[in-house]
Amino acid sequence: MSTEQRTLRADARRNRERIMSAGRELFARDGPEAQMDEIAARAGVGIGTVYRHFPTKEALLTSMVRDRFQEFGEIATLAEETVDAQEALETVMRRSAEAVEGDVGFQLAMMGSEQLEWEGIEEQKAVLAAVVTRIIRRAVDAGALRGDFTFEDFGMVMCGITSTMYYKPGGADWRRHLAIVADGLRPPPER
Amino acid sequence: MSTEQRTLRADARRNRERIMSAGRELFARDGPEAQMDEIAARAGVGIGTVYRHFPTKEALLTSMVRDRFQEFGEIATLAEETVDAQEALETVMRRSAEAVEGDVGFQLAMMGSEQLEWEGIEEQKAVLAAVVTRIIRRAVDAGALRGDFTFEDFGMVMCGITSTMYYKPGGADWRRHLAIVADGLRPPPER
DNA sequence: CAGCATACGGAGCTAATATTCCGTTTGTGA
DNA sequence: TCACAAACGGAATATTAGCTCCGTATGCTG
Repeated sequence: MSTEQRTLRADARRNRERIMSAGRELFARDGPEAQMDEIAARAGVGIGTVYRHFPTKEALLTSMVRDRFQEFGEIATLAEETVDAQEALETVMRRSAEAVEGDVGFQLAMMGSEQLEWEGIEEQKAVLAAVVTRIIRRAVDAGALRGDFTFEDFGMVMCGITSTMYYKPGGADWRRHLAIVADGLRPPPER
Repeated sequence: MSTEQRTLRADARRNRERIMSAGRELFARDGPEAQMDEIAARAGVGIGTVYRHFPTKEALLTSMVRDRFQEFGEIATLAEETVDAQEALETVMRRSAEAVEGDVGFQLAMMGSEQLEWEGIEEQKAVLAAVVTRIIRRAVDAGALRGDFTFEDFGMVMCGITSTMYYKPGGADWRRHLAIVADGLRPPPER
């Protein structure tokens, strides 16, 4: 809500970048358990410097999560251009999943995006919701998607697919999970 | 592996029960974050007593998780009696999900049953695997289930459904998730 | 290049929790 | 009822991780 980052000193700007970068790496590897000390060390700065830039650990995490959610919006926007609506939807799901592959932190952020109260993410989520909702409507109208499917359902199944990625039950492959779910999203034959 | 619980003193046996019971309650509410102090307090015993019965927190949690996995096996065994194989499978899924509803600790245990190394659970899981595998085979033979479905897939989709229960993305209902997945488990019409 | 506001570093403070230790209490067999 | 091993209670300890504080260093402006 504030853009008061007037003329940051050169070293400060450089360090901020390094901290974000180190944070991304360690958040990807360790999730929210990532430790501030280690982030500082990897960034090559002192802990005090990390706290100068981000008042709390949560602020640092939120800042990274926001970036990532924005990415989801961009993925969806790009996929919307696909002519076939069903294909567009599957592309959003697959690309989003691929985007968090190997990134434990964002897997958890994606699954728990409601539970944890990331602040300042609303805007990014709203964009995603708008685009995906349009794609869904188009696919339903084309008769390629079950008529009762909603954006909330989209979040729900993405959460499930991500859980396969994170927990790897039985070493399972998320692409298989996606395939099964995708089949379940077709309109029921006749009933 | 050891049955050296020869003649536990009466108060000790009573306390052990109380600790398990308090542990179940708090584990259900708080998950693995449940605190030993609080468990002791709720059980009406000192912390030392808890540690006399369970050498570590993990030992206490494992002991409870083992009980619960056994329950899954019993649910499956019961469901196997259902004549219609497809119905039997859906019953296992639904009943298992219901069994962990409102129990945060077991939701996490179920999703992370591979990741976390609960020791001494193998036996319970083997029973579950055997029963469910039989049900799956029967349903496939009846043409009611996609032919490539395996027990690993079962674990995978259960993990997904449980994630809806735990993370509640957009306030989603796990029964809806189950319904969608169940549709995806049907044999593909023609392809 | 001087002066100073900005920024840095990291030792140490604090809070939260699992776990230990040992003096006290109690069930039980003789 | 006695004696004592078994069990208990909970203060104290150990550890971990987020965060603060303040003395020091350094870009930037004039």
